[in-house]
Amino acid sequence: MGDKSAEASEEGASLDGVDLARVLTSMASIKPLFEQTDDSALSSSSAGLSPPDHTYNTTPIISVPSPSDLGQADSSELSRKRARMKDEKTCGVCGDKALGYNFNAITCESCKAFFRRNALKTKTECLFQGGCEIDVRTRRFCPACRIHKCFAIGMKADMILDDKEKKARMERVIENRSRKYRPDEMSPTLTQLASMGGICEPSPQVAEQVVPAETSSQMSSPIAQAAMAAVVEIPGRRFGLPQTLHGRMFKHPPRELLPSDPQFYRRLTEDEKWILNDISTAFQVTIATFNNNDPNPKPPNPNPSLNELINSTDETVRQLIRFVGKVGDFQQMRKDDQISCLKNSVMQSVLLRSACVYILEKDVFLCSKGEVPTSCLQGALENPSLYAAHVNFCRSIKSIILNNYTLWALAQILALFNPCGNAILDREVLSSLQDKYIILLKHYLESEFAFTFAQDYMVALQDMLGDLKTLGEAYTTVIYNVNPTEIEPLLLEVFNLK
DNA sequence: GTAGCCTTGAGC
DNA sequence: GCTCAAGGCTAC
Repeated sequence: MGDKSAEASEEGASLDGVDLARVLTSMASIKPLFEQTDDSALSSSSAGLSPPDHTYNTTPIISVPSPSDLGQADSSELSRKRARMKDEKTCGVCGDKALGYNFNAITCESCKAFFRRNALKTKTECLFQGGCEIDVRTRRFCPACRIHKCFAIGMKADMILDDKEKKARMERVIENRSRKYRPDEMSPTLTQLASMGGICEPSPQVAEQVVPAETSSQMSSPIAQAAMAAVVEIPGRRFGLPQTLHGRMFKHPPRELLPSDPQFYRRLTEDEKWILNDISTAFQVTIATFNNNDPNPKPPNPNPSLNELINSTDETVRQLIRFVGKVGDFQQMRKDDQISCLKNSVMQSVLLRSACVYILEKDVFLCSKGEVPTSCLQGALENPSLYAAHVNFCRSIKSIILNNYTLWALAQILALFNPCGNAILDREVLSSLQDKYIILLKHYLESEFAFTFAQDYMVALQDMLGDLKTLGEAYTTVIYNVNPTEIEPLLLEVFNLK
C-alpha cells in the first residue's frame, strides 16, 4: 500500500495538488487556454527565427559505445553510462542530445515525437522562404521546415505504425501480460506485477475450491431487476454489515456443461467489444501502476494504525483516478458530476480494488510493498465484524470474478455510475450510463457463459455489488472518526474529511 | 502541440 | 540480460 515516498513520481506530484477538478481536467487532456507556455508564446511570433539555411548537415555526430563497452555494470552505473551515451550523440534535426535511432535517423526524443505526430499529416507550408534553421531553440518555430529536415536526414514515415499495426502491437502486449502469469503459477513478484499489470490470478485449485452456491434458488429474479438492485438502494441493507457476506464461494459451471452450440451465446457488437476491451485494459493497467519509486521500499507495516491504514489507500485512489481518466463515458460527463461520482464511489472502489489484489490461497493483499496479511485490518479497525465482512467480501467476489479484468472493470464502472449519489447534477445522464453498462455486463456474461449461465453470474455479481455498497457505508462511518490532520491531502479531499 | 519519461517487444 | 526503437502518457 502507498506511502508518502510514492509521491516522488511526476504523476504523484500532479495528484498532490488535491485539486480534483484540475486532476480530472488534466486526465482528459483538456488544456485551458491560459496555460500557454513561454515557448508557445514565442512560437506565435517570428522573433528568434534565423535566416533561411538550405544546407542541412545530415550527418549526426555519433559516438555509440558497443554493448561490450557497457560491460556488466549495475543498474545505476548503467544509467550513468547511458546518460553519457546520450551526451555523446546529437540529434540530426535540431542538434539536441540524442539517445539513438528514431525512424531511421539519430534524433532526440523531441524530434522523434514531433516526427511521429507530423510525418503522416498533409504537408504544411513554411511561412517564410523555407529552409528555416532548426536548432534546439528554434525547432518549435517552423513545423514545415522541421519536418522537411526530418525527411532530409533520412527519417522514414513508413516506420510509423499504422492503426492496424498499433492494434496488433497492443494485442501482443495484452497477450504477453496474460501469458506471463498463468493461474498455475505462484503469485507474481511485485516487479512482475508492476511491469505486467497482472494481479493475483488464483490457482486452478482455488478456482475449483467451490462450495455449493447458497443462492441458486434465489437466482430467478428478472435480470434487469437484479441488475438495478446492484446499484440502487437495497431495502434492509442500508445500515449494518452485509447480510450475505459469509465468505460464500461461487460455483462456476463445469466447462463441459457450457453449450457448444454458438446459438446459445450472444454475439457482441463491434462497439461492445471495443468498449469492453478499453475498460478491461484500463483496469488492468491501473491496478498495477504504482507510484512508489523507492528502489528499497520499506516492508509493509503488519500492525498499522487506522490513520496509516487510511493513508495506505492513497495509491489505490490514484489508481482509480487514472482509471476514470481512461473511461470515455466518464470523461464526457460534466466536470462537477465527475467529481461527485468519484467521491461517492471512492470507498467502494478502494474496497473493490482490495478484493482484486486479494490472494485467496494466502489471505493477503498484494500491494506495492509486497504481500500484506488481511489481519493488518483487524488491529487498525478494532472492529472484528467489519474485518470479517471485508475479508469475506474479498473471498466471495474473487471466487466469482477470478482474474477476469473485464468483469472487474464493469464492477468498477457500475460502482462509479450511480445516479442516486450525493450532489449529482445530471442524474438522467448517470442513469443512462448505468443502464448502458448494466446491459453491457449482461451481454458480456451471455457471450462468455451462454444464456444458460449468464443469469447466475448476473445475480451473483448483483449480490456482490450490493454487499460492496453496504461495506462501503460501514467503512465510511469508521473513517469519519479519524484525526484529519494526519490524513493525506488527496484522501481528505476524496473522502470528504476536510 | 511539445517534450521528456516510461513501458514494451524484438533482436542479438 | 542487454540495447534499440517503437508507442503511450502526461506536465507544460
